[in-house]
Amino acid sequence: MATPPNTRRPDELTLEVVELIGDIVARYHEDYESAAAEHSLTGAQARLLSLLSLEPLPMRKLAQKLKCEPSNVTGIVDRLESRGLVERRPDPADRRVKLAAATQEGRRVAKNLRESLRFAREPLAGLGREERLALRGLLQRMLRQPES
Amino acid sequence: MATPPNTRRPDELTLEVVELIGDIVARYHEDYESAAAEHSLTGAQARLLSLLSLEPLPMRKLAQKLKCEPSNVTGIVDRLESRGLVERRPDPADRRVKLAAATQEGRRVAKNLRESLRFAREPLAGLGREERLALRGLLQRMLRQPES
DNA sequence: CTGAATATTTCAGGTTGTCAAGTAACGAGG
DNA sequence: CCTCGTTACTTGACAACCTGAAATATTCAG
Repeated sequence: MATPPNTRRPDELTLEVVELIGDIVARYHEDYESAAAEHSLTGAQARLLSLLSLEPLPMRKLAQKLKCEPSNVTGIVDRLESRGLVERRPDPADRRVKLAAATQEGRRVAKNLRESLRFAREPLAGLGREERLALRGLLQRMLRQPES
Repeated sequence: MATPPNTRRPDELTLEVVELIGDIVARYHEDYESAAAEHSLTGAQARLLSLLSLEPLPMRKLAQKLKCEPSNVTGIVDRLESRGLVERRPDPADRRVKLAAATQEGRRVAKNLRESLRFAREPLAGLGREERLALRGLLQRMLRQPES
């Protein structure tokens, strides 16, 4: 390798990049929360609804994807259900399981939410196609690293 | 420009990159929260303590940096103060102002916290120096975009 | 059929967050 | 000097998020 990665202690450049990523994370979050707020959703509700807009999921699976306790999911689904964006269905294969599914209205809101995510356009607007390709490659390699 | 950035609707590549950034954000957050938890801190407490480990700040300024209401900062500082990690000092120049400052113990914890942030090493470990330089440049350009 | 395991909910308790109201101090104009 | 508007912070009420433990219903292995 040209430059053996120093795994002992992060060098100056690495720290700089980590800080930049922190800024990106902060910016992304701000954006996500305010997009959710525009639809009278909290961040957690928006994330859950986005997941369900793809496919119905059991509560347990939702908790795994959101990385929280199942008991927490109950409340979030309750609030979305009371607004008619989500519904609970029985799982025909296992009567213990309840499948949470987005309603038609829920899918509509999720779609609007996706489209109002400004982060999709603004920060990337300054990058040309080649740069986006390069960025994609770098990010993919970062994510390929071991999980925990 | 070689490839005029399409500002109307995001193309396939852009969407892909946005999704990758979402993954990075999720990964960063997980990492940050679990690093904070290792020190018996919540994410909000860890962020506030990190800010104060650099310099004392008035409550008002903290609220601005954390992008929340000042009344919220009161509680977070309260909890950190009750654990001896932060203290409130009067501002000699303005008696309305209270300066929150990390104690010596608070700075020690903040330093440990920084060092236990695995995200600093793992995801970047797979990238060589040139790639980190490229990534830094791309991220910097993304952040240079207009605020809101 | 029994008992361990799984899926979900409920409840208590803590943290984060908002908003409105209250207190203290600053600062400018009369 | 005094008053008035502004600023900094805190308090209280309330909602959402989150965890952990206990309760219920169902599944599944033996």
